[in-house]
Amino acid sequence: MSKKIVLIDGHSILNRAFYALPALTNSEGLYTNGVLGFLNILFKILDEEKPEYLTIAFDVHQPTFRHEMFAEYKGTRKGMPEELRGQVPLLKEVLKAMKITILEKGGYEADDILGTLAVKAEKEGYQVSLVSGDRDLLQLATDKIKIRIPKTKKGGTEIENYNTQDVLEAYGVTPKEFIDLKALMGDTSDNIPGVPGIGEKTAAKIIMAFGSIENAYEHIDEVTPNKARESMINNKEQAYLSKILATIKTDCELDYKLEDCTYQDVFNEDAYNYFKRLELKSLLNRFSRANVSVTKEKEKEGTKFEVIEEKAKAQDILDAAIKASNGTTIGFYLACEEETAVLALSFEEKAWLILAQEQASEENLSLQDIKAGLAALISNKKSFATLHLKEQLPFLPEGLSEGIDDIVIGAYLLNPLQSTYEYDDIARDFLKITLPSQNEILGKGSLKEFLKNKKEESVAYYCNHALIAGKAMPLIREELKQKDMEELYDTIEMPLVYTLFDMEQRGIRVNKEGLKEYGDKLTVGIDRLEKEIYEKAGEVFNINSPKQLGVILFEKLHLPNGKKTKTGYSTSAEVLEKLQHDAPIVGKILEYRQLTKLKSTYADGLAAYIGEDGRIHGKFHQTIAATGRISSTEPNLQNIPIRMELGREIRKVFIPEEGYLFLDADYSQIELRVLAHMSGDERLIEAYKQNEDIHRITASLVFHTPFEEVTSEQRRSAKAVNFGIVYGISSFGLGQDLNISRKEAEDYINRYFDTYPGVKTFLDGLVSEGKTQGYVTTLFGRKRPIPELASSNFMTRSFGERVAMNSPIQGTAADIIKIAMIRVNDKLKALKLRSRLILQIHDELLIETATDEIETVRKLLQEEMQHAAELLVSLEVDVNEGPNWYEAK
DNA sequence: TGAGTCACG
DNA sequence: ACGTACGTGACTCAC
Repeated sequence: MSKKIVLIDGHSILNRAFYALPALTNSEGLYTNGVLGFLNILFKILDEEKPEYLTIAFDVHQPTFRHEMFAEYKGTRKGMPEELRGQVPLLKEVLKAMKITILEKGGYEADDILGTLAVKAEKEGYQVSLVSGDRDLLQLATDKIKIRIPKTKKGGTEIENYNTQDVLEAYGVTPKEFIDLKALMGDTSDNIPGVPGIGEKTAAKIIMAFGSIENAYEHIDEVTPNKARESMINNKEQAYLSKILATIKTDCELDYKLEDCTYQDVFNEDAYNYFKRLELKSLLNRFSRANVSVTKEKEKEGTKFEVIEEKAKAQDILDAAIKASNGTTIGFYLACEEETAVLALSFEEKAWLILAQEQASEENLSLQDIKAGLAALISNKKSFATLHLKEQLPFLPEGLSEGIDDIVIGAYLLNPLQSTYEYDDIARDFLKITLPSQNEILGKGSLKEFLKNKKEESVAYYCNHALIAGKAMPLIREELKQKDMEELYDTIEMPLVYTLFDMEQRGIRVNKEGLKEYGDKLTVGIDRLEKEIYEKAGEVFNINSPKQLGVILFEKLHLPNGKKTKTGYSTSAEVLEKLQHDAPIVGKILEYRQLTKLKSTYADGLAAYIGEDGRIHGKFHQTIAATGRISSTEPNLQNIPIRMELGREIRKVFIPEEGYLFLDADYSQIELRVLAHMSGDERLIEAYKQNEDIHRITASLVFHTPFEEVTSEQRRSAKAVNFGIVYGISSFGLGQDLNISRKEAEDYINRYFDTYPGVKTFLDGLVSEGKTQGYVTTLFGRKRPIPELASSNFMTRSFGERVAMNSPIQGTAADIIKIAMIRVNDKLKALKLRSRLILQIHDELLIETATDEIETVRKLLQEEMQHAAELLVSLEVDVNEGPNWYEAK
């Protein structure tokens, strides 16, 4: 077996990767998509080939040899976008960290270096793999030199491989002839002029016939077609020049030895830290835990972690914490799993892990001891910081609502775009420390298991939580202050933690039998539809598979195919609705879809979450949505059907406890009212003051029609425009929604802006603000960064512009209802009412109300929601009551 | 695991 | 010319 060497064209692969992947930045704002794509391709090749030797060649940004010789052809190489430019040095650094040899030499292009090395390696008996995104290299293919061209296809990277025979088969010419082919046809991206009038087809014909440019000129009379022959005659010099330009050099003077291109220890600690910093999470699992131990990190930080199991010692630590100087932030993290409890405490650069034993004794601690200790500590009014406070509240002493900070909430406000805010994320972002993530520490094992064996890793894991919380909080608070978000944090987000906790604890009661019946009813319909569909289709297939369905509809039944989507036919409701009149099966399918959705997601889905108390305790998340909204999972209680009657019926199974009723309060068009306020547009504000149907008023103004004469069609259009404005209007999107042409949609938008000029000024202002500052802001100071606005890609940038218009509006509405939630919840509790807030659905609150408290609570809700913010237009709230959610809405 | 689809505001 | 509405989460299929 001969030795293998892999040679990679660095720029070309980076370039490919960059354009193949969507924009991706780490939390520092560094673009990383090119680097990630490059590494994916690199690893794929290393996995496949396991070569002994590896090197990556880069162009040096200087006039290159071939291009310098013919300066007149130098020039129009397309400027690299800024997002890519920065990734070149980044990639080189990463490769250096991985101890991979990089080759670059002033005066030579990467092509030439690669060509030289490939030929040299072949002579010395290596098997060569030459990896590039560029087909130019095909001229180097031989039986020993394989050209590999990665293609990013859906579902991963595929690599096309070319040896001599493959080139011949694909292009009909040998690799050597490929040079002549390219010289004849030219290549603008490489500044090869070629022969005018000769394209790919003609060039191929000529080279297949004559083998080379030289030979073609020797038999120039035989060259066909006539046009090509004449052009060749007239451009002879240019043709030969092109050939020189197209030829990759294989004789560069390089002082590199192939033997130097070995690589080893790619997955070392330096590389790990780089990957971690760039947040290339998907690649981290290639590092074995053995190489990157927790202990190393600990030593580096010089932090001592200590395990405490004795009462006396624990008391010492707690006492020391109380005595710590006033400016000290004490970090803590309390975790309980079944009978085991741990409290990690940290201050003054140290951290302790206090362990509660299952069998507490005179000397050992119980969970109660830990709780009591913590309560004493906290009542001493120092500043405390933790992570994921809401998840710890069940175990913390009751009634705390001041003095505890949650760095996760703070970090979210400072950058709401992250997907996670775990201790390692925050350590990286605020303390510049690289820590192993939970996943890396635990691997397959469970935390509990680790804890039982008092593994060093689990000690570090918990202690790091407390340590990071304590150390990061002062920095986070300082940054919040600087960015004018301290009030938002202290008066909205932190109090909301407790409100959401209350809601999760309470849950919502569900009629289990009712839900079962509802599901059974659906099943009957589904079975019936299934039969009908199979019958009309003439065969049994999986209706749930868009792929199989597409084949049936568009191939078997020959329905006019909506040609959309990448992977096949689109079978979305949007497409199917347009086909309803062509075949009865389509309507059945739509109905089937509706029923199966209700069955699987709601009837069956919700049933799985009903607890022993007959209630569903869903989770509310505060750090997910980039706009500041709350999100709901396990189950999602914010997307219970309402638009269609059949789906809406499911709300009948959401019921209050005996002796209670539901009160449901929702804001009327809160986003449009926020828009009226923020834009200050006088006519929009005036429109709201009339307290009439806003869509009708808008239609009346936009279409210059008296209010009473507005048609339902006009109103519908005006409503769609109103929505569109809030989403960040685009004529295409509006056209899609109203099923009208882009031109007509544009006309509507212009009329709208003529009607409400202040809105136009406001939205334009948001976009330019987003561009200059890099973020946009809500009325309450919440910020959303919009990196997309700096993109050179039209589509990405346009998206950024819509986000810039939408986020302050959606976000301000979110701020307002958060304020209302906190006040409603607090007030209900302060008045010692039994009624309780149980759900929030973006602009709606659901309260489980004691029947004798109905009127009190109704007023309270009205009052608190309406006055959560004082805007230039009033906030209107509709309140309804009922014995279940269906009736209350 | 990602794409497609669809439920909500 | 580009090819889309903003924000979420759950389920299913197919790789």
